[in-house]
Amino acid sequence: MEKKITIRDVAKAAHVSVTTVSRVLNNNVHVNSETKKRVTDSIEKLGFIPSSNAQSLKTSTTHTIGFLASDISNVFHSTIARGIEDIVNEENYAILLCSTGENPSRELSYLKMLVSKNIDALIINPTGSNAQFLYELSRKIPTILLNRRVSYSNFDYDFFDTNGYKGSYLLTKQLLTLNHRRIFVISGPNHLSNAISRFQGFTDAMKEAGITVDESYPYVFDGQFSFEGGVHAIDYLCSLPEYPTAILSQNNLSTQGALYALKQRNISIPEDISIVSHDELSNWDFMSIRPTHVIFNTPYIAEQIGHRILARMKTPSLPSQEFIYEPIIIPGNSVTIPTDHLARRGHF
Amino acid sequence: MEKKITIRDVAKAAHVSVTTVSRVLNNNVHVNSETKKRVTDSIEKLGFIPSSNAQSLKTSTTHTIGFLASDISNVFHSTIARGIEDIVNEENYAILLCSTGENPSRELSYLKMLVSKNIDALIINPTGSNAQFLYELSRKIPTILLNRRVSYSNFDYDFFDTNGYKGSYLLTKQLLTLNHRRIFVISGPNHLSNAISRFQGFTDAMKEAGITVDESYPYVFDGQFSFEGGVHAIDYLCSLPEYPTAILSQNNLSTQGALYALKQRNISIPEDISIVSHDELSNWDFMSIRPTHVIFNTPYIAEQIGHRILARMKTPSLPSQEFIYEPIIIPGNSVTIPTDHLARRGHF
DNA sequence: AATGATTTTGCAACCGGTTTCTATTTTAAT
DNA sequence: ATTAAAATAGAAACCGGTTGCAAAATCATT
Repeated sequence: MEKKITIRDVAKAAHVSVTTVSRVLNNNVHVNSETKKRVTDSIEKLGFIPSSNAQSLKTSTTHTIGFLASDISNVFHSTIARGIEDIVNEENYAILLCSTGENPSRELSYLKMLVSKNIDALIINPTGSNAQFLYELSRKIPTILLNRRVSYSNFDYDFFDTNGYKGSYLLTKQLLTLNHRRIFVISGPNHLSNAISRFQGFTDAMKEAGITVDESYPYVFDGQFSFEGGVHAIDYLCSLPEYPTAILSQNNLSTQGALYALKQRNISIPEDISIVSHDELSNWDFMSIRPTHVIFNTPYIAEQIGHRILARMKTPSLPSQEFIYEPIIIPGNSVTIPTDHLARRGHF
Repeated sequence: MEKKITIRDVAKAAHVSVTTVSRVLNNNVHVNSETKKRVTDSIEKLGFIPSSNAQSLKTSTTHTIGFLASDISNVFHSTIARGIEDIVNEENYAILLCSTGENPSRELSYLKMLVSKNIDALIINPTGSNAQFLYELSRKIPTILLNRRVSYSNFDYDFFDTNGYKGSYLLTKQLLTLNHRRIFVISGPNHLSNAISRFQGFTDAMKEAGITVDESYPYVFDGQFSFEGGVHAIDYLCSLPEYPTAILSQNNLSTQGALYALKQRNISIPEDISIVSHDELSNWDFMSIRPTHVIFNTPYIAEQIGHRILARMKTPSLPSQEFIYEPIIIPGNSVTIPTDHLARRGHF
C-alpha cells in the first residue's frame, strides 16, 4: 500500500508552506505567479488530489447532494436522477444515491447517514413517515421534496410534482365523454399524497358527471403502485357482482400488472373493457394495445430540480415554492364506448 | 443556523471524555455499562450524529462506493445500481452515482472526484479511455469493471459481463437455421469491448455457415448503441443495392430505433424482414411485434457484484476474477423464413 | 533614504472525530 | 494482606486540509 500524497508533500516539493499550496488550490488570495507555477508543477508531478474529507471537515461543505427515492431502478426516478446529475455536475456536485424501497425505517437510516455524511442538499421522494426528522433536517440543509407531500406543523418546503389531479381528471373525463359510468380505479396507498390527489381528480370528474364516489362506490381498489398491485386489482375486479366498463390505472406499474392479468383471463382491450393509465409506458409505440395515458416531461422536470437545488444552496433564504408540471395526454387505442361483452362472455 | 452538535458536547453532557464517547460509538473496547448508558442517553437527547468526514479523515475509510456508468437512466444500469445498493446497504455503504455519458473527459473528472472523496471501492462501466488512470486507481481501491474491458499492460481486474458473444452467436444461428444468409448487423462502436465480442459471435456463427464476414460483406452498420443509431442503420439498410432478409440488432436502444424507422417506412416484421435483438425490451409482453431477443438476469448479476465488492473490500488481496453470465433467449414473433417481399414492393 | 502601502508568504490553530499511551480503579489470585 | 492482571477512563497526538493573524518582502511616494 503506497502512502497517500498530502498537501505537505506538495509543499515540501515546491519549497513553500502548506498555506501557499492551499491558496493555489483555491486560488482565492493572490500568489506570486512564479511560486504558483512551482506549486502547480509539483501537484502535477506528484499526482496530488486533495482530500475532500479534510476540506469538508474545515469548510463544512461536501459538494455532495443526497437523492433519496423509493426506487432508483424505476425509470421515472432514474431519469430524474440523471437529469439532476447533468445540471449539478457542471458545478462539481456529486450525487449520493439511495432507494428507500418504501420502507420508512430504511428511509430514516439513510437520512441519518446523509446527515452524517454532511450533504449540502437533499432531494427526496419521501415515504411520508419520518416527518419530524425531515422537517428538522430541512431547516439545516436545502431540501426539495419530490412527488409526495409531508404534513408536519408549519413545515414548508420546495416541492416538485406532476399535476396528478389534472391527469386523472382528464383521463376520467375522457371515459365519461364516451358514456362510461362504471369506472374501476386502481389506486395507490392512500397515505401517499400523490395517490390521494390522483384519486381526487377522478372523484371530481365523476362528481361533475353526477356520480358520487364514496364508500358505497364499488369500483375502487387500493393497492400498491406495483405490478402485483395491478394483478390483484384485476382479481378483485373479476370478483365484483357487476362488471365495470373501464379501468383507470393510477400508475404505470399497476397498468402493466393489469394488462398482464387481463391478458391471462382473455379479456380484450378495448372490446371487453377500456383502460386508461397514468405515467409513461416504455415502448408504448410498439405495444399492440397502446393505452391512452398521461405523461410528464420528466427530463425537463429533472433539469428544473437541478437548477433549483443549486439556487437554494447559493441562497438558502429563498422562500419555499411549489413547482407543478402539467400532464400531457397521449391518446392510444385502449378506449371505446361501453360494451357488455364481459357480461355476455360469462365473466360476470 | 444552529451550531452543530459534536462529540465534545456529548462528552460534556455525559461527564466523560471524548475518548469514552468515541468508544461507545464504536463499541470496540469495553466501557462500563453505567457510563455507557449515560453516554447513549446524552447522544439520544442531543440527537448527536457523528460526522463521517471527521471519521474518514482519521480512519481513511468512507463507507462509500463509487458507481460510474455511461448512463444511469438506462434501465440496465439503474437495475444494476439498485441491486448493488440493496446488498451493500446491509453493511451501511452508500453509493455515489455518476454518469459518464460516454465522455472520456467527464469520466476522468469523475474519477478524480471519487478519489478525492476517498471512496472505498469503485464499480465502473468504463468508456475505454483513461486506461492508465484506471489502472493506477485499481491498485489502490478495490475496483470492478462492468461490461467493458480496458486494455493496459498487465492490468488485471475483477470483471463482470454478460456473454454477448454467445448471445449474438445464438441469435445468428437462429436466423441461419431458417435459411437467412443476407443478415444485416446493427453494431456498436468498435472501441467497446462488448460491441466487439457481440460482433465476433455473429461472424463466428456466419463462418460456421460458410459465410465470411469481412470488409466486403455489405450488411454491417457501425453505429452508436442508441435510438438514433438504430434509425440511421435502417436509413443505411435502405440505401443498399441488395436487401438483407434479416436484421441482428446488437443493443436494445438500436432495436427501438430500428423498429421505429421500419414502421415509418411501412416495412413489416417479419413478413418483409426478420429481426432479432440483444438486451431487454420493456413491456415486451405487450408489443405487437415481439422481437426474438436475448436477455440476462440483471438483478442476479447486480447482487453478485454487490457481494463481490464487499468481499474485495474485506480481502483486498483476492485474486482478480471474471464473472460472465450466460444469455437467456426469448423467442418472439419477429422471425420467419426469408421472403423477397421487399424487392417485390420496390424497396430495392 | 525613510516611510507607508501593498503583495506575498508562513505559523499555528482549528474542523470533529479516532487511537496510542498512560494512569487509575477494580477484580482475582496467592 | 499483598500483588498481578484486567477493566476502565482520560490526555494528547493525529488525520489533511483551511484560514486568521502577523511578518517579511516588494513597491511607491516624498
